[in-house]
Formats: sequence, structure tokens, C-alpha cells
Amino acid sequence: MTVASWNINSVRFRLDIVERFLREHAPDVLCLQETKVIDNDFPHAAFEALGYTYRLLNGQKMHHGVAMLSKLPLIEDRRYDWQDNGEARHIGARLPNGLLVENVYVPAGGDIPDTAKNPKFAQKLAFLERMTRWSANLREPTLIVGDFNIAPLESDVWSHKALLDVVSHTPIEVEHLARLAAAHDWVDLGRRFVPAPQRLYTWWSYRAADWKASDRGRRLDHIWASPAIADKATRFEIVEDARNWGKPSDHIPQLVELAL
DNA sequence: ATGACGCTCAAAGAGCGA
Repeated sequence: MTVASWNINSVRFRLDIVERFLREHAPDVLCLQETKVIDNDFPHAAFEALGYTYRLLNGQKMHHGVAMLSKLPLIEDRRYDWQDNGEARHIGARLPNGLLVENVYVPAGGDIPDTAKNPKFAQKLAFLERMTRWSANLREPTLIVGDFNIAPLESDVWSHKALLDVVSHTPIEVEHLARLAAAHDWVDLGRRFVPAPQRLYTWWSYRAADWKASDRGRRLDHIWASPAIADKATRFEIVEDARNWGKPSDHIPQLVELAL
């Protein structure tokens, strides 16, 4: 089975490229972040037509929002609000084979990497801390995917030096992400298949004149597996070409195949 | 150092992304 993840930056505005991705890659499950739509306005019909019969939504007006679209039944759905502020950032479900899939959109954290000056940065770290406590108690094989908004390794960014003080690659965020990983011994499947320091990015800013030429990318999106199932992963793929599709998202989709 | 872009909506520019 394959599970994909994509920060789509408005599912309605980019419905055509989501459909293209599903036709060309046909994952069993697609986890979307930044759907930017309330549940009542979610474009169900397009996904129903492509066989994604099972849909789990956690949307809100204007910002954030996550969704899972699946060919397989989604059972035991759950949602988490790690900030306790009503933001729609995390849903999960169990698949018929027992696997838990969690889909998360970690807060970006604002501009200034200082918790005293920037409440959003403090919220981002608190979000990760709550996820860490949850991870520590997790006993079942789980795949967690999404936009973590942190590029942890030096080779996860176009310039480690230039981004050391830029939110997404600061040492304190990297430490928080490492503690989250350690709490469940999460296995970073992206780096298992594409070991550092090989180039592996999932996001390029809209603000570059030519994203490909400047290639100032960051690996903000991740797929992690419980240690018990990490060895079941047989394939990992990013679809970098999608950064050029139509009106593109600034993130690209990634997929993992599991022999479960 | 700055600003570059793009999406949403109380509909023009503010708020947000990262």
C-alpha cells in the first residue's frame, strides 16, 4: 500500500493538480495539509470520482486544515488540538490492516525565532512538546506524515549557514524535533531512502524568480514510521516535478510504499 | 537588509505562510 502527503496550500484552488497527482500516482491514502476550507465546502465530488471514497476532514475557515482521502476505509478517526486553540492541524485514522496513519500540520512559527518576542514561535515549540508526550505513550505501529515545518539536517536546506537563524532550521527547533523523534524512536523514511547529505527538498519559496534555478529548497515535509514497521517500507518518492504543475503549491508531494 | 509571491475573505488590503 502507498501513503502520500502533500501541503496543497488550498485544496479548492489546486483541485486540478491534486487530481493529476491521484491519477498519476494513485496512492491508497493521500494526506493533505493547508486545505484552507471549512468541511462544508470541501470538494468531495472530485475525490469520489477518483475512487477516494473515504474522506476524513478537519478544516477551518481561511487557514490550516488537514484532510485524509482514501481508497481504503478509514476507521477509528481521531483529531488532536495540541495548542488547545481550535486550530485544525492533526487528524488520524486506522486502516483495515491495522496501521494508524497520522496527518499533521505543525505551525510555521512566525518570523522571529524567539519565544519571548514571538508568541507563534512559542506555540510551535509547545505544539512539538505535546506531540512528544503523545508519541512517548504511543504503543501501536504508526505512520506519521505531514508538514512539520522544520528542516532538521544541514543537508535539508540549501544553506545551513544562511538559515541558522531562520525559523524552520534554528537549533532550538531541530532539538525539539529530535526529542519528538526520540520519544517513539520514529524512523525518518525520507532519509532512510535518500541518506544525508544527498539533496532532498520538499518546499521552495514562491518568492524566487526561478525556484529550480536558484534551488533554495528546504525539507519541511516528512514521513516517519514506528520502528516496528519501518522495515516494511519498500519505496519512498518525492514528486519534485509537481512544483511546476499549473498553479503549483510551494510544497511537493511525497509517497511511501509499505509491504503490509 | 529588503523584498520578492500567493491564498483567503466582511472584498480591499490585511493576515498569514516559512
